Amino acid sequence: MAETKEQTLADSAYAELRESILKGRIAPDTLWSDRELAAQMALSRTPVREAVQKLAAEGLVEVIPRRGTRVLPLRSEDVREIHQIAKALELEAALLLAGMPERDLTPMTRAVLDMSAALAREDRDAWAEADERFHFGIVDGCGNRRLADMYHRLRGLTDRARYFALHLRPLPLRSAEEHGEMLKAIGAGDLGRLSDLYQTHWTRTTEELLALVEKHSATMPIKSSPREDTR
Amino acid sequence: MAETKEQTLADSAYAELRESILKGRIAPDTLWSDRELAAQMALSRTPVREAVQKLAAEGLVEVIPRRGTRVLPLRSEDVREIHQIAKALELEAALLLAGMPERDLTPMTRAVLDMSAALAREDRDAWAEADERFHFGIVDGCGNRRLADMYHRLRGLTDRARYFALHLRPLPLRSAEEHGEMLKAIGAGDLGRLSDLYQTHWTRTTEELLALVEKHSATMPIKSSPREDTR
DNA sequence: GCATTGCATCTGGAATGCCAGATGGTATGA
DNA sequence: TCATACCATCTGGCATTCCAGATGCAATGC
Repeated sequence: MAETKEQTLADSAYAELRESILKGRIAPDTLWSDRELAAQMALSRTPVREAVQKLAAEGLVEVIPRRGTRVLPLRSEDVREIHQIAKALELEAALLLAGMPERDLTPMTRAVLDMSAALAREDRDAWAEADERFHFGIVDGCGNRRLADMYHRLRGLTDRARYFALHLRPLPLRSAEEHGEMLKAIGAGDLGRLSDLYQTHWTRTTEELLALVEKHSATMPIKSSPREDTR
Repeated sequence: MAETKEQTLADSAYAELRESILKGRIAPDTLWSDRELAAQMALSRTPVREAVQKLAAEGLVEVIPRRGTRVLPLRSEDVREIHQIAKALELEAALLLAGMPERDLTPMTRAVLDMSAALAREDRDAWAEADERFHFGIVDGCGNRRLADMYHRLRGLTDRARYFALHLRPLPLRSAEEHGEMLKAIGAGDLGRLSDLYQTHWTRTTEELLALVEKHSATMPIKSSPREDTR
């Protein structure tokens, strides 16, 4: 997962900051200065600034010219937007996959099995891991690397919310069978059904997440709807 | 289009470089050093490096650690990938638009009319402008800003190819009516038809572009398929 | 003549210094 | 007491400097 292949300081600073934000270790709306961050990580401002710029491009933070850098809260509107895009991308990937002659569905099949097993022993972390593996398997296998990259990046943005929701939500019992059906539709090349399945699956997922967000917005690094200009 | 609102040097360097690349003024595979670029633009390396990093994140250039920065050629595989994603995003936007009660289709309607008029007088530039206006109208009007931003950025990547193809291709006579039908399907809320229309429209567009690319690859800032690692 | 070695030179990465603008607390005056 | 003006301080933007690694050419040895 973390190959150490001649990483620059900027790269590691980026990874470290990103991790901190996504795991919720840094509260949204906090203002930092790059000097502060640099001192904290024991390096100079240059690589830190580079990392921050990357995070800003991703939409995780906002650089305010002479004020500081602030972690953007994930608003419910953001979750909705991100899920809409992710759905469209993954559906496209699934359609491409369904049209491939020599496709390999074994990673996803295994993921579905693992999800069921995890559900049976109520292991939420294992379920989340398998769930992610399923979705990544689709986009990674569709033959469109750019699409896969965009999907991965998008998903990263909602990791915060998913991470916090994981232990608050009821066990996602239905999701296992839904994933199984998706896989079946891909195998059968049933594009219409695939489209329908994705529509319903992502709609439900979005609503579930938003419901939790709105209920626990105080303790989550996510805001339900405070008016933010953001730009 | 270009509001001068407290632009940093890095911003303008980014805009300038991007423009140069997309318009084909800078040949792909050329290696620059950031010092060179900085001297050319009469500023220091810092803002130039920032701009280059942004371009690298976009996929327009590649920074090779101790060699230089090179402009990536647009390969036919890239065109295919980008078009697949753009199609998925725009279709999603169109579906959202079709589902909106108080949608406003006048910009797209006007764009279709302008396209027809441009075709009648064989004004390719005007056609291209109206075509872009149509597609941007869809994604900008769907209510998902992130989706619109991603679409705009993606489209920028293929601007090079489209720009060069514009005067080489036959007049896109069929595209005007196709766009009209899309609009009609959005108005009627016919999601199935919309999906079909997008599929065929983008498939055709992709193939047309690729055919031109392969025929004129020598004179275009685009390569048909030289094996490039790219990463 | 050819392969090898070594060094000047060039590259991006990183550290640091300087600047202008914005902020916020404090001193000042009504 | 309150409003205002001011200034120390902090911020990100940018320039500059230093550094290590890679390159390619020239000198060297066979």
